[in-house]
Amino acid sequence: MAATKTTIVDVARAAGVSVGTASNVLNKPERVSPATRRRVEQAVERLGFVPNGAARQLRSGNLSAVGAVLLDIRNPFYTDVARGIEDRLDESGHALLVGSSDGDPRREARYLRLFEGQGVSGVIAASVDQDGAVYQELIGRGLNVVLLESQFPDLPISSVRVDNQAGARAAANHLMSLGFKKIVMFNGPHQYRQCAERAAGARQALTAAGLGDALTEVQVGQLNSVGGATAAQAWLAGDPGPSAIFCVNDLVAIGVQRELTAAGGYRPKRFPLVGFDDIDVVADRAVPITSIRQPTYQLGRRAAAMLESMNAGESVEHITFVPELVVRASTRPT
Amino acid sequence: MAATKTTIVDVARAAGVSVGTASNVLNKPERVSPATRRRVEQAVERLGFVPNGAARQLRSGNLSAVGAVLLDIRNPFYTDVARGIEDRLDESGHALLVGSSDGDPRREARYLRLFEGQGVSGVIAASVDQDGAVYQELIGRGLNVVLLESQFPDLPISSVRVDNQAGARAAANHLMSLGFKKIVMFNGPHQYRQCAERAAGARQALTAAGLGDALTEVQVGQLNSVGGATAAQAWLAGDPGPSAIFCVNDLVAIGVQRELTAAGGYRPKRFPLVGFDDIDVVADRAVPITSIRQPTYQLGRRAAAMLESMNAGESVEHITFVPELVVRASTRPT
DNA sequence: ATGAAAGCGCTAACAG
DNA sequence: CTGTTAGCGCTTTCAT
Repeated sequence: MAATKTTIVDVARAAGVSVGTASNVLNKPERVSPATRRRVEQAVERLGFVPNGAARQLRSGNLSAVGAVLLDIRNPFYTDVARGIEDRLDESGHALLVGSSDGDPRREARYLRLFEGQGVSGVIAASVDQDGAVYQELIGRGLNVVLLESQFPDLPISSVRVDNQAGARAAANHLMSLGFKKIVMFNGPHQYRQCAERAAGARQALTAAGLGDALTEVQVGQLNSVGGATAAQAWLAGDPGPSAIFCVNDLVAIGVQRELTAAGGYRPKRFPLVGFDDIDVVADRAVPITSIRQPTYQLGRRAAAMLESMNAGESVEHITFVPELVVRASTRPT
Repeated sequence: MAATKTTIVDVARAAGVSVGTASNVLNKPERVSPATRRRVEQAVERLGFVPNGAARQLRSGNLSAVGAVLLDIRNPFYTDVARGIEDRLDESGHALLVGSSDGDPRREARYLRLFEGQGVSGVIAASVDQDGAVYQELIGRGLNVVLLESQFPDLPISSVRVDNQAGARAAANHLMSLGFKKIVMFNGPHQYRQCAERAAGARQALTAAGLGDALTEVQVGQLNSVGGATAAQAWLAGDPGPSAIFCVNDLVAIGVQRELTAAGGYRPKRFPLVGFDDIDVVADRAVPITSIRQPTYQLGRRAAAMLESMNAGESVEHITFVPELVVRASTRPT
């Protein structure tokens, strides 16, 4: 049924030139005389020729696409990062392959493998892998990798990240400035680098203030609003008094706030609340949530940019952005 | 520097078998004796061999990935759809390539071309193309396509969508039930099918109620909260009285509500507000927004599932989901 | 400026 | 069950 695929051979024949020439008008038009070029272009147009990327790639070595493994594409934070990557890639004609690992190292590895096999020209990954063995292999095979929000100290892999500890310290200090001497942190498992680092940052601030170990962690299952709400519900059952709350990310913070509201009206004075990421929606809630702002979109752009410069032979580098506290009503006692 | 890529030839040699056999243990293990299989598998492991997808694809004809062109991956609606697609694809070992057209038909076409060239096994697209010429070509060349939220009546292309007119009618009827005889609709350009259809639906309801043409459209630039807020600001400058407001999507509704709130306190009684899509966050705002719920995730899953069944030779079909009104405080006068 | 020819790494016949 | 071989469609020397 379907028309046999038009190949460059058909185009060449239709234009009365050799395939080499046809290929040249596609890739190095300046080497072809205007007249022939025109003829070939018309043939391309008329036949609806679309070059077969696989063949091109097989011959020339790499795909004009990069792969990204993110934690959860439904989290606005990652969507924004993805958009930053995509926009930067777009400028150089690369496409983006995405996969969500959902925090599962095996899913992460599967995507990496798929991407590699597909011949992507590079990979950007928010890794949840423990030892980075997979990445060691990848770079061993010559693939360019940029780590996002993650890092393997002993591996020569460039990374783009935010200083989680600094952000968490800012959050904790802010909470202490409100007069609280203890902090409850809704946090995910410490296998996630962000979770571990943000907890560590909060601890540092507490310790520096001479408050020893005044950080209590409440485990959340999923790092989203449902996870936050569920954890908050259980926590509230223990009838805690007024508490300063720090959430590992804004989605969790939203869930916690939602639950607190449901349980009888949320008041900043009783439960000052700080999130992390500063995603759009937190600014715009009934009680807007104080958060730690990351240059999300830039994170993506820079990661993509680094990947490109690696192809140009740059050396390994680590970019760390410094996040910023954005104070809102959730920590302004009324 | 980097180790020369390991190919199947290396593996075959290391295992002391022919490439054909090596290929077979990768693709049709049952045809190989357990002993040889083992030897080959060990070689694969030891050498860190990752099959070159391009070569495989070139030879076997298609890539185990599908491409999706969406309007804007930052819109939670599309993220959810994407997740539905991804999850379904995942079940059959396919990956997902995404691109955001941003409503630009040329960007849309560029992505399609890229995907096709890459040899994807199918395409899912939320098209903003006017005549569908690109798609005609695509299917002419034998590529499987499923349209999302769009349709070209004269082209034999399967689609998955929601009945926008029905949804808009429900919204308008609901607004009228509150006693309003005119509706202000914050809408995007009618080139977007959703925009045109949702406006048409609202008009139908108004007309059916004998209210003639009581729909006023306020143009929004971008179909997101910034677009909504900006348009609302200009609109408010005209000092409109109490108005029933219908927004083409929830993001716009959020922006409008935000602006109304900023301009002196938003009151449902004065400005009853209905959005569309029922994205997560609308339920959870200071004044939760009434919306039209779409089976978002399912939309994606079904689209992906249809693509697979097309490969199995199914015929063209159109799936239309019926959306559902979800009433919240933004239309409950206080 | 153009053509001819050699593969890129793999799978799919086809032999044996 | 295993080996041999012929390409998939393209880019790239190398001639001309």
